[in-house]
Amino acid sequence: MNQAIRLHQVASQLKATCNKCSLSNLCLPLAVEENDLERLEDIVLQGKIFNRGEHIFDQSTPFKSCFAVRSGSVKTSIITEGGDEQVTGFFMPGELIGLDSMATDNYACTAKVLERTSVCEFPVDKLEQLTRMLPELQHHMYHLMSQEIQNSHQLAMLLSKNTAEERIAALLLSLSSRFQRRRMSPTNFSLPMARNDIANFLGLAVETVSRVFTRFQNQGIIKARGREVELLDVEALQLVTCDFARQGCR
Amino acid sequence: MNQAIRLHQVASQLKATCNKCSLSNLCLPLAVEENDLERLEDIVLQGKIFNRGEHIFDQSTPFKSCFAVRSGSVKTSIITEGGDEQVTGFFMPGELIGLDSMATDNYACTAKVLERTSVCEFPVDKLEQLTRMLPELQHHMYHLMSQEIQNSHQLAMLLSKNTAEERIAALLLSLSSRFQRRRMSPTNFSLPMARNDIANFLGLAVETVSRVFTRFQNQGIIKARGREVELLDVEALQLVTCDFARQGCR
DNA sequence: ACTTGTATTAGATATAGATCAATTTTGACA
DNA sequence: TGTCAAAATTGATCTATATCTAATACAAGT
Repeated sequence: MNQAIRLHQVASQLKATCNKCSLSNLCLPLAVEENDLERLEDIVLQGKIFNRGEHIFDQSTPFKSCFAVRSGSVKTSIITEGGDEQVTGFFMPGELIGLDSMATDNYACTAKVLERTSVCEFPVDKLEQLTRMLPELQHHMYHLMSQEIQNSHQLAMLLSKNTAEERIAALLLSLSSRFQRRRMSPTNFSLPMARNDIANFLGLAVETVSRVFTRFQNQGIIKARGREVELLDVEALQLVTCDFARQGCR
Repeated sequence: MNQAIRLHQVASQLKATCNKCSLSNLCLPLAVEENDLERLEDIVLQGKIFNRGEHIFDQSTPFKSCFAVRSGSVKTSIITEGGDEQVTGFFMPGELIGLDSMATDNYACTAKVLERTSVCEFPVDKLEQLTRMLPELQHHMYHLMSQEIQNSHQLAMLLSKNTAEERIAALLLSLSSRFQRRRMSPTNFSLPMARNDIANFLGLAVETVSRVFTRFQNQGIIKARGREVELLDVEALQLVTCDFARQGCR
C-alpha cells in the first residue's frame, strides 16, 4: 500500500465524526445545525490520546486550543509561584477545557489526564471565526463560559460556607449527575481522581476526605472501596448538602 | 416647549456618548473600531441611576441584559434556598456585570448597588447580534468572560488555601490596582463595601476582618478609619499574599 | 512472589478562626 | 442636636479541621 493511500485513510478517520460521536448531545455539536456540522468537523482535530499522567497543556505555554473530552477524564489546576497546587476542576466526557484561558496569551492552568483519555482539539482562532458564522455555536460558547463562571462561584461558595461533609456530598452528587447525563449509573461509579485531588479541589486535607468517606460509609450513605463508590442513599447526601434542610433539622 | 422636542432632547442625551465616556478604555468600546462605535451606542441604554441599596437585577428574574458600571460600585451575590448569602464579586466603573447569567433563563445572582451608581445596560440579544458583526467585540466578550472565570478560580484558591490575613491583603491589592486603572490613587481610597460584605466575600467572620484590619494597622501596613483606607506599605501587603515569599521567611 | 513506592486510613494534638457576648462608633433622620 | 439602629471593634471561649505520626493497603515493576 503506498503512502498516499495510507495518509488518505488516516485523514478520513480523523475527519467528520462529530455527527457519529456519542457525545454530540453534550459537546459543541449540540449547538450546530445538521447541515453546518461539517464546518465544525473541518476545524476539529479529533481523537488525540493521552496516557495517565500526561498533560494536555501546561500553564504558561501559549494558548492555542480548547479541548473536549471524548473519553477518560481530566484534572485542571493552577500552580502558584510557591509551588502550591489548586485543582480548579475535573472534566468528564463531553465537557470543554480551556475556556479560562481565552483572556491570556498563555494557558491559565495545567490540564492533566487522570486516566487514558481521548480529546478533540478546537484551535481557538478557527473556533472564534466559526462562531461568527454560526450564531447558534456562538450562543453555545457564551452559554458554556457562563456556566463555567457559575460553577466556579458554586465552588467558591462551597469552600467558604460549607463543612467537609457538605463539600464531599456535593462533589459526589455532581459526579453522579454527570455520569447520569452520559447514561451511566448515577449510583455506581468509580472516581477518576485520587483522594488527594479531591482534598485539594475541596480545600481540605486528605485525611479529612478519608475520614468523611468512612463516616458516610458507617452511616450507610455510601459504600466505598478505594475509588469504587456506590451511593446507597442519594436523598441523605442531598440533605447533607442542602443547608436549608440542615436548618430545619436543628 | 412641546413634548416632541423634549423627547428629542432626552433621546440625544441618552445616545451616542460611549465615545465621550471616560471609561471607554476599560469598557466594551475598548474593543470597537472608531467607526463601528455608533453601532454599540445604538444598542446601549445609558445612564441608568440607582440609589444606595437598590438592585440592578435580582436572582431568578428573567435574564435580559448585561450592565457596565459607569460610576459607583456594585456587589453581586448568590442567595441559597437556606437564605445564606455568598458575595461573588465587587464591580467598579468600567467593569461588566451579568456574564455569569448567560447560561440560564434567569439571573444567576443579585446585583446590589453599594452607593449611588450609574450603569449602562446592554440587552444581550442585541449584544449577541452585534458581536457577530464585530469580530473584535466578540473577541472581547470571550476575553471578559474568560477573565471572569479566572477571577473566580483565583477567589476559590484564596478561599481554600490562604489565611485571613492573606485573603484581606489580596483584596486590598486588587482594589488598589483597580483604582489605579482608573487613574485614581492606588494607595488612598475609600472602600465601597461594608466589613460584612468583605467578610462574606472572603469566607470569614466579620470579627476576623475587623481584627485583621487593626492588626495591619498596628503593623503600620495600612491606615484605616472606617471605610477610608490608606495603604502605607504596599510591598508588605504583597509579601503577605505571596506564599512563595512566606516560605522563604520561615 | 517480593520489593518498593504511593495511596489510603487511623489516632492524637494543635490552632486559626468561628462563635458568643459586650462595648463603642457611626450615621441617618426627626 | 439628640435619638436610635446598624456597623464596627474588642475580648473570651469553642470547635472543625489541619497537622503530625504511624499503620496498613495497594499497585507497579523486577
